Amino acid sequence: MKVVVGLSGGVDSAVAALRLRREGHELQGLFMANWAEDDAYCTIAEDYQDARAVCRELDIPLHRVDFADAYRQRVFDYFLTEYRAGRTPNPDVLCNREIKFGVCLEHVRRLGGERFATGHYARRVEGIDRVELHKAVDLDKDQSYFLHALELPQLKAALFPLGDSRKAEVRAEARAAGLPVYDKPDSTGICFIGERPFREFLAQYVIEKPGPIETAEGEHIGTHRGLAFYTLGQRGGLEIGGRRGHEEAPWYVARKDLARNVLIVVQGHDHPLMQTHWVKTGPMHWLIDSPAAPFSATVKLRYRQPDQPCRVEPQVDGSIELRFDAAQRAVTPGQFAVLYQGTRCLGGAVIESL
RNA sequence: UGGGGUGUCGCCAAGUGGUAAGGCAGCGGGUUUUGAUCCCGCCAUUCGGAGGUUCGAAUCCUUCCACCCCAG
Repeated sequence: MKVVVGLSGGVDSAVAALRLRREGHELQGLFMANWAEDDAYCTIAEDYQDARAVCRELDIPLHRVDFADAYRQRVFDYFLTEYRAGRTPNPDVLCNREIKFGVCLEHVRRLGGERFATGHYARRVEGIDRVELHKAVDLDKDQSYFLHALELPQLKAALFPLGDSRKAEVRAEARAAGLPVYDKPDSTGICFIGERPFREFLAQYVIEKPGPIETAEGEHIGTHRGLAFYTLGQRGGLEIGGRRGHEEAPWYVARKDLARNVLIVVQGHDHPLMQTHWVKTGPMHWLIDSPAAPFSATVKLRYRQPDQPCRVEPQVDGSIELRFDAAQRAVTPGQFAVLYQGTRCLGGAVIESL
């Protein structure tokens, strides 16, 4: 089979390529440069060199493509719009749908590829009537959350060679095969933007708009830089020290009052004002036939959250409502609610309100 | 200016003669392909200043300074 593998310069995609090579596929590598900036945090240059080294080792060709414009238009603009609206987006969900399995997949087709493989930890399962998205075997690394927004044709074209493996095995395999990136640290941070100080990064694009920080009772307790720079449930960065008459517990962001430009904070990690038992979403993206009746499932309200049992109630407008037995802490509009039944991902939707 | 009170890390705050708790904030690191959360580590040779008593003081004495009350 003609397969194109997306190579990031990291271990995971390198091992994905290694496995496909061993399986005898007609393989080509593809390196995406999706962020056009060359500062101290930008590792594209060295990542590309690493990808090249891997391809040399595997003896496969490597193409390099630049999707910086598309990334900016289809992911980054959304990212900024959401933040400016006081929400907390997850750009990597869009990056997968719009870039990796969007414009990049189109490019793969132009290269003659039948399948596009990546180093994601997730499983693509051929079901009876359609392709299914499942969690990775290594639940600690599972990235199905980030892939839930794919359309079925996109998923159909995907290949996730690492879905059945554990991270430790992948590293060991890279080492055994002599891949030069075998001990390269895992990367984190926003896809393609990297591990830079987040608040400062955002401040380059979002205008600061200071305002008061208040307690739930309306006591003025500090000053914020702009509601966009905080997210619900956040502790760090509030710069609220000890206060006479208050307990010795840290403060957390509980609400954003957009109308008054006030950040409302509460004390204690599990303060009731941060708890909710239900969530309403935007339009639901189903990976199954859209159900009409309520049903039980589990959901992740943010990446890496343990599965939360819930009742799913489909709405006539295409959104869903979720009800929980256990209170959910700091549910955040802009993040995605992704549904599962067992290992299977049912789809997801953006969280609108609580 | 009289009378009273208080001054300990950026903030809150223990400690009243035996050689500076703790919390918050902050900083650094870990976890993490979002943002958070979480975990670990660091963070006052010094107690408003200056003298004095004492083997030894943040703790006692003297004095000065600052702030806060009540008088006015």
